[in-house]
Amino acid sequence: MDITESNRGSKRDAILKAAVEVFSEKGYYNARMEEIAATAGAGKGTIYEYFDSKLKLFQEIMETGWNFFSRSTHLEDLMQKSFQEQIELIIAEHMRFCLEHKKLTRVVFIDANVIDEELKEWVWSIRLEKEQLLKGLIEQGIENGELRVLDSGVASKMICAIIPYFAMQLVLDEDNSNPDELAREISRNIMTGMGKNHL
Amino acid sequence: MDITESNRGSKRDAILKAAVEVFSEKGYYNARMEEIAATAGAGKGTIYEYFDSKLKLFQEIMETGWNFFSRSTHLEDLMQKSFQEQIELIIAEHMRFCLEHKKLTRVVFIDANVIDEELKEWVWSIRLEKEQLLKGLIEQGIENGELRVLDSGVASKMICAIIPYFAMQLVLDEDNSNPDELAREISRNIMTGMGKNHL
Amino acid sequence: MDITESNRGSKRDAILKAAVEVFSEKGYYNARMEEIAATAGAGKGTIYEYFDSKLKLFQEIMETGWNFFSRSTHLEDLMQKSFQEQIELIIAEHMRFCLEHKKLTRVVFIDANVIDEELKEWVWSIRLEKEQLLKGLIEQGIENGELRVLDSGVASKMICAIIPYFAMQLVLDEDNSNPDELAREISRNIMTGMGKNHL
Amino acid sequence: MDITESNRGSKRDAILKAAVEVFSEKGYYNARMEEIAATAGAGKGTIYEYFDSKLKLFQEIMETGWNFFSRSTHLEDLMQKSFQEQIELIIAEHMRFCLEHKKLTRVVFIDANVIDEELKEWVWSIRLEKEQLLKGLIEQGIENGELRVLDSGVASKMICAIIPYFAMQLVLDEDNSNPDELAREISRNIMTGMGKNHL
DNA sequence: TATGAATGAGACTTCATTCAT
DNA sequence: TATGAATGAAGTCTCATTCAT
Repeated sequence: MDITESNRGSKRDAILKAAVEVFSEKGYYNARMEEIAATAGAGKGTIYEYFDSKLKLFQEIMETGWNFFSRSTHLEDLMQKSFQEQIELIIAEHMRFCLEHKKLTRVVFIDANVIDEELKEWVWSIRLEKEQLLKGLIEQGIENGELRVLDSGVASKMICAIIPYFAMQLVLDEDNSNPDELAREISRNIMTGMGKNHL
Repeated sequence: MDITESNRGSKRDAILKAAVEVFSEKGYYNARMEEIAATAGAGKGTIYEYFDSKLKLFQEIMETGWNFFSRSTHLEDLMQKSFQEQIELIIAEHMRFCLEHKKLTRVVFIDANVIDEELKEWVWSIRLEKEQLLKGLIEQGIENGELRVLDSGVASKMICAIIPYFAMQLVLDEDNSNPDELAREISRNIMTGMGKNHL
Repeated sequence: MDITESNRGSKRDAILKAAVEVFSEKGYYNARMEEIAATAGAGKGTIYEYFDSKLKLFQEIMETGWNFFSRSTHLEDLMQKSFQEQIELIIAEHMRFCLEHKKLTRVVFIDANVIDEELKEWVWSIRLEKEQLLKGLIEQGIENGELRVLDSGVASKMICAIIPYFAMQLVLDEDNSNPDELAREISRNIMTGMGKNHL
Repeated sequence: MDITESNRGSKRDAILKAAVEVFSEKGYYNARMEEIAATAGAGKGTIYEYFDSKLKLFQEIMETGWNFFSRSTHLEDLMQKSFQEQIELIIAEHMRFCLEHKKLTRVVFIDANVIDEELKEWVWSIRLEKEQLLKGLIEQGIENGELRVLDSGVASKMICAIIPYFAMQLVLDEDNSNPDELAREISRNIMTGMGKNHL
């Protein structure tokens, strides 16, 4: 009746927000559509005006989430920098972004593998994409002479493994390091290695 | 009296095996007790002779699995070796073990976070234990002068992130590298770093 | 908008009515939720919109029933009367009420003891309440000089035993006496005793 | 193997005893065959060597119980006595008997109505028998001139209502009166009535 | 005779989804 | 567009009973 909440799509957004809230709290299977509706201040039926099913709602969140994460790394900023700077930037921005969107992060990273086949494959494809991006940067670094000659596939996977691991710990409050310092320490380890005296 | 395969506990084992099968295929929530029973060649009720509930059955698998994984790293073998050898051994053994128990690996690593609070905390405690073990090895390496002075907490987490990531890829047939070569490449990257010419 | 029978709570009432029907026919343990639902013209799940569980549904019927029975005895009407009139009125009203609600009576009196501990204690407390009420009336009668001096506890229990026994027989069609005549005969026996010539 | 427990039917008796124990504690529907077996110190399967089913086992207990109760009233002792003495004796013996067999009493009186149709009818027939017996005694008393002229059907039912009510209270420890005094008080009320000054 | 591992019918309950309003 | 009462498929779990030993 009011004109206040008649923003286009406001209800849809409220539902998405509520879904992130509930999914992150309960996980996909323990999340109840009714609770999402209640959290969104909507009726149970209303969700189905905007989303075909629970799974579709979840998928939309996942996709939105991954796009967010992707966009959080501003590729254009990377071009001019050294590999170490690139990697540090990617890590730091990822950490910061996850901290700003803790709940979304939990949903995206915890439930990603557990749902259905379709979703699982899609998640893997995204993961592969990330690996490819990093692989490209690494190969560029090797060409530049900044990196030594190594297996870029293995190297990119190592980095792809490390980033979400620390992100999860930050998000789950298991680790309250400063993201920037963390990113510096990690990228230093990646570049320099842990060993002493190699020449 | 016979020497048939009706040894004591054979049914229980069959159920556990079937459960690993089904859980790894479908995930915890999509696994149906009836399918587990059928896979085990048992009746629905038989499962409940040995396990109180679906969750308890799952927990037993998880614990068995983690214990397997833990025992797969033979600490006594590590003592006499250099850090690089230690880390390479840990990684290689972990990879080999996961490959030998692909389905169990999937269950343990994929569904670990999705179940109930109790289980989640237990999984985190195991994870922490692993980090502590590695942290200890790293600090020992620093004292030895084999490793440079670095934040052992961050370093151990990096390694703890890398190991299961590659294990999952091997297990999911996304990567069919040779585990030993993989372990060597990874441990070299960890020790030497990716960068060139640091002295 | 219509004046159909879809009044608020109509479904709930239908379920309660169906539950009385089925419980009285089959008893608590042999009553199946599905049959109650079908009898109510509702889906299986609908019952759970209104009642948490089978037991809760049963408890609600029991409580409603006992309250009915309690209210069936109009205490205000008793005050001005002699004890014999009081007792006759109580019995007669109880009988009439049970005959009007045969199925509810069966549920309340037959299944009362068989369910869970909580319910059992509650039923006993109601029973005790009845005994107390009658004990009060009896003691009043003794003070009035209408009754002889006797153990009011024993006397009240005797009456509390008699009432439901006859009620059950009426309700189960084992006895088709007229309730009012029955009440008169019973109360006469109670007052006068069965013996001859005591003075 | 031993000769000790090879008494004929000892196992059967143990099962019956255990069944009374468990039925009286849990009620028919909450009693588990497994618990009965365990209580009897027998295997689950052994029960079925002696009883066709849970229901049959229960029925046997009921019948045994009722026969006990019936035999507990020694009719031959009644013949020579006055009605008041007869009724007092019946009540007192019933009370004493119930107190001696508390568990059996609980089974017989609490669960009697709640099982299946067959059993229910049988129980009602027993009840009717009791009523007939008392009716006979009453009519004899009327003929003797010991009792006033009254509806012997109603009178016998009143007594049949009173006896088990007090028995239950004694057995459930709700009332710890002395059975003999209780019987005297009850029979006096029955004979003399509660009212004063009738001549 | 005695056993208890195995069974599976059947019960309760959940919850995503529909649809009349 | 928004709702929430109603639904019923589907899941977990129980427990009397069977049967090979």
